[in-house]
Amino acid sequence: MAPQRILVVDDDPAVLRMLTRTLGAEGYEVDGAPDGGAALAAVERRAPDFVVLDVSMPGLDGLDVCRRLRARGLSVPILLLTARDAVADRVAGLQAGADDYLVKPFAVEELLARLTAIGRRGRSSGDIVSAGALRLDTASRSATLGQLEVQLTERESALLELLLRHPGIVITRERAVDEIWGAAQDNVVDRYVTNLRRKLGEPLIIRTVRGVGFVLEP
Amino acid sequence: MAPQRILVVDDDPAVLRMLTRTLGAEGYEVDGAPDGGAALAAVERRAPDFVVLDVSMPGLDGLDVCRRLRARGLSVPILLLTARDAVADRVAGLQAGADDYLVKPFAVEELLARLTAIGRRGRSSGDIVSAGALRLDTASRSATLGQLEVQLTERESALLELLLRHPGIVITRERAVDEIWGAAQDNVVDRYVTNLRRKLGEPLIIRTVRGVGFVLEP
DNA sequence: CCCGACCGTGACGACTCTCTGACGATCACG
DNA sequence: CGTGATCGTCAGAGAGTCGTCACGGTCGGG
Repeated sequence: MAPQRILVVDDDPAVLRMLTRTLGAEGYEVDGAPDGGAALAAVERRAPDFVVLDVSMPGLDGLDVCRRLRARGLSVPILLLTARDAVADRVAGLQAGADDYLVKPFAVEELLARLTAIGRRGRSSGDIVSAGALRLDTASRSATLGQLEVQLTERESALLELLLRHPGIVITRERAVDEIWGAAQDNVVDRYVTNLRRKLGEPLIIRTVRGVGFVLEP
Repeated sequence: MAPQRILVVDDDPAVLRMLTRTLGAEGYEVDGAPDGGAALAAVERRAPDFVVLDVSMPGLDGLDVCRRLRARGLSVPILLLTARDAVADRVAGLQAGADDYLVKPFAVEELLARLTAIGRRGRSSGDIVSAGALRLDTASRSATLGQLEVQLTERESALLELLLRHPGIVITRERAVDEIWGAAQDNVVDRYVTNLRRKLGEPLIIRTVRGVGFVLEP
């Protein structure tokens, strides 16, 4: 499978460097951002599979970033790092839309364990991904669009899931091939976009971005 | 009608939050409790119409809570959530006085279905499982489908029960073999799915999920 | 308005996975 | 011991899915 992409956000360069190196060694593809503004931009641009987010930062803090991401409808799993071990913080974090939190200082193993945990939770209880009238059950590979229920094949389901998990964000052919096919000509993506458009009909809007890829219109 | 009141007990805040939100959206009036002690207190204070109870919790676990409630003469319907799908657990749960059980992870639809089911029938043996027009009596191994009554063999009955208890959820061959056969090649499952489809005919929809397993369509 | 680049889709052969008839082993029962 | 039901396995036919190709249509820059 293609490596999971992860965005690490921390204003302390030493921490950022350490996390980048450690997670990289674990096989993640890591981006870093030094503050909240950069984090928001990086999520848009790179569409990561996870965000690891320091709570206390100058400017936009972790909670702000969290809220803004959720406000944009992005459901990427977020792990908060907090230096304060207050219940209030934890509650605030979860209310802001984070999936889990971790108190600094922490052992690297613990971070890794949390990441796989929220990754799994996202996949198993969040087996159902949805946007607007469209719901996709990735386990049974069936999509429901209003009344209509449609069975999808494995690849169709995977591609639709990828689009659904990043609504409004352009998915390049390269990335789709990486994550779903591993290796193939990139016009397979066109092939399967066609399949989805045909099976799901008019209401599903997968817009073509010429020369780049495809976006699911929210 | 006044809204049904429901008490959800789980030590995982994420699960608790998710269930509270989901059930709330379905029109239930939801209370939450993070552990067994709080659960007992909440039942006394709020007199809920249902209790949804996680089995594994620190301190008083779900089975303990179950037994204590029954010991106090409270007959509120209890739905157990268990992470383990062992027959032993199920038996222990039902003996402790639960009305039904649900294996994590589960689809929200399934939870809702169970709630209305146990609400309708009150406390009962749990020997009769049903979905739609299909009823299965696991004791006599006879399935009733509308008018038609069919005798099933032991394995057929076990497989149908497994599917019926998880409608809409994909049962992998591996899981079915684990729970029913213990050890066998996993195409036995295919064999018995064929048998069920033939005996029960058209109205029973067991859909194949290619490369994965089978789902009972609700 | 023209042209080249890019996109959309029918067709196809290769491949994988599923379905089901047949069979021998095992068991319960008289 | 004979009989009939049920069991698990096998293997071949059949159905579904895959990735690629090729060609016509569409788009946008100049």
